[in-house]
Amino acid sequence: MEKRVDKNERIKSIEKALDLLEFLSIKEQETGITEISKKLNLGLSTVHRILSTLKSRGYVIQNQQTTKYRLGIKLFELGCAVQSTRRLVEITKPYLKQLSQSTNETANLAILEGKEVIYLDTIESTEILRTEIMAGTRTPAHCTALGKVLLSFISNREFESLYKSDEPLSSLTSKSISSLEELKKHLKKVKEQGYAIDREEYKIGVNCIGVPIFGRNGEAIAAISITGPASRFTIDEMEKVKDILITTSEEISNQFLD
Amino acid sequence: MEKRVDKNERIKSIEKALDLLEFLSIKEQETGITEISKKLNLGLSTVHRILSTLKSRGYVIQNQQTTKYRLGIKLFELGCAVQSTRRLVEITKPYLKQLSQSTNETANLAILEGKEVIYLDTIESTEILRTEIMAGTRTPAHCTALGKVLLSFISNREFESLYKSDEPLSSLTSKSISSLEELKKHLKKVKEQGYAIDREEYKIGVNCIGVPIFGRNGEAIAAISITGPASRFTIDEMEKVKDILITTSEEISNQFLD
DNA sequence: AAGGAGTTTCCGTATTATGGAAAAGAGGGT
DNA sequence: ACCCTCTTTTCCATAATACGGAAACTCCTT
Repeated sequence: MEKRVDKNERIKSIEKALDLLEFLSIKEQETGITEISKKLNLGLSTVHRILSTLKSRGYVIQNQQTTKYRLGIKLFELGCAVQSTRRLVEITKPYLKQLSQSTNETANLAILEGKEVIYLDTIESTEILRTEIMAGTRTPAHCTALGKVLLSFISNREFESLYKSDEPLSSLTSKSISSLEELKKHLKKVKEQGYAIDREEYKIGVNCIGVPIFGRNGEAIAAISITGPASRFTIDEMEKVKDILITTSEEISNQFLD
Repeated sequence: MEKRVDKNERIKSIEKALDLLEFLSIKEQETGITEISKKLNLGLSTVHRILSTLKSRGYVIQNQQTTKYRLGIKLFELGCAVQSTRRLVEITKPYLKQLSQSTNETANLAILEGKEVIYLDTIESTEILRTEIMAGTRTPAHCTALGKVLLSFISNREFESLYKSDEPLSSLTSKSISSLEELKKHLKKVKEQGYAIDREEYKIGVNCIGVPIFGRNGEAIAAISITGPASRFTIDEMEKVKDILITTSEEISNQFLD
C-alpha cells in the first residue's frame, strides 16, 4: 500500500540539507562545520555550502562571534503554518482552556505518528506543581494515555505493521507496559471504554487520562488528555474527570463533520 | 557588514525545495504538481522529485485521494525545536500567563525580523470578546506596539538600512503611521518612555501596549505586549497596565543575564 | 610571533539534477 | 463502456552543478 519512494527519485542534496536541519534540531547547542561534517560524513565544503544556502533563507543562523550555526526563525514560521496542525489547534484550543480551567490541571492535544505521539498544544495548569510538555515533543505511544487511546483505534493490520514482535517495547518507567501481549490486551480494553489512563507509565509522579477525537469518517485523528501530578491527580480524580473529557471530545469531534 | 552569501555558494536544488515549502506554506489548500510547476517555473518532473524527497521525510504529505500535497508534521516538529524561540518562550510564558490573568486580556511575545514582527507566543484572554493572534504570524513592525518598541531600540544605521526612503509604509488602517518622518519622531518618543502604544493602527477595534525585553548586552531581543478590544482596553486601561508591564519586562530581562 | 583549530574559497571532475516526452492513472461526459 | 482530457508518474540523454581536496584565510592560544 504505502509504496516507499524510489531511492533514485529523491534529490540527494535536499536529503543532506534535511539531515543537517534535523541534526541541528537535536543538538542543543550551536554547532560548527567541522563537527557536522564528521557526524554526517560530508565534506567540509559541502556542509559549508548547504549551510550557506539555508542561512541565506533564514533556516539557520550563524553566530557572528563563534561562526557556529543553529536553527533559524524561518523554520518556526513554517512550522506554525502547517495547516493540518493549525486547524486542529485552532478548533481544540478553547476546549483545552476550559478543561484546564475546570480541572486545574494541564490539558493536551496530540496526534499519532508511527509508534510515537506528537504533542501539538498544551494549556498548562496554573498550579505551582504542574506537568509541562512542550508542543512538538515526541514520546513513545505505548506509555502515554494519548498514545494508547490513539493506538487502540487504528486497524489491526496497521498495528501489526507498526509493532513487529521482535522489537521490544521501550520502558520509560517501571510501570510502563513492556510486552506486546500486554499492550494488545490493554488496548482492547481502552477501545471498549473509550478512554485511556496512564498511571506513571510515562514518568513517575505523573498521571494522565486521554480520549480520542474523531474525524469525518470515524477514525481517531487526534486525542486530548489531562495530566497532573500523581499526588494530586489521583485515579479517583481521573475517574471524576472522565465524563467531562468524553463530552468535550464529542463536542470537538462534531466540529470536524463539516 | 552583513555580507550576502555569494550566489554560486548556494545549492540550487535546496533553494528550490525551500521555495516549494514556502509556497505550500502560504497556500491554504492542498496543491497539485502542475500548479506548483507553473507558479515556481520548474519542470513537472523536478517538482515531482522534490516533493518525493520531502514526502519521504515527512515534510510534505500527499493526500491519497486527491494526490495533492500539503505541509507535513515534520516541519511543525522542527519549528518547535528552534532553540532561540524555545528559550524565549519557556522563560516568558509564566509571565505572559500572569499578565493575561491579571489584566484579563491577551498577552503576546514577539521578535523583530527585518521590518516585520513575528509572534512567538500568546496567552489569550478568557473573555468572549478578545483579540487572537496565532504564533508564527508576521505583521509589519511599524503598525504594532511590539514592532514599534523593537524598532525604537535598533541603531540608527540599522533603521536606515531597513527603511529606504523610497519605499512607502504600508497602512493597515487609517490610523497607521504612514510617513517615515512621522515614524522616526514617534520611535524617538517610544524609546524615551520605554513603551509603545498602538491605538487601532494594526486593526480597527484593537489596542495594544508593548515593552521591550533586553538581552545580556542591553539590546532589545524581544518584546511583550497586552492586546485587547479598543472598546474595553481603552487608553486609560493601557496606562494602568503600563507599570505592571514594565516591571514584568524587567523581571524577564533579568533572566537573560546568566 | 608562531602554531593550531577552525572556517571559507577555489577548482577540475564526476556525479546528478534537469526538462522533455512518453506512460500511467483518474475522473467526467456522452 | 468508451473516449477524451487533465494530472501525475516514470524514463532517458544531456547539460549542469554538487562534490571533495587543498589552499587561503581568520581568530585564538601559547
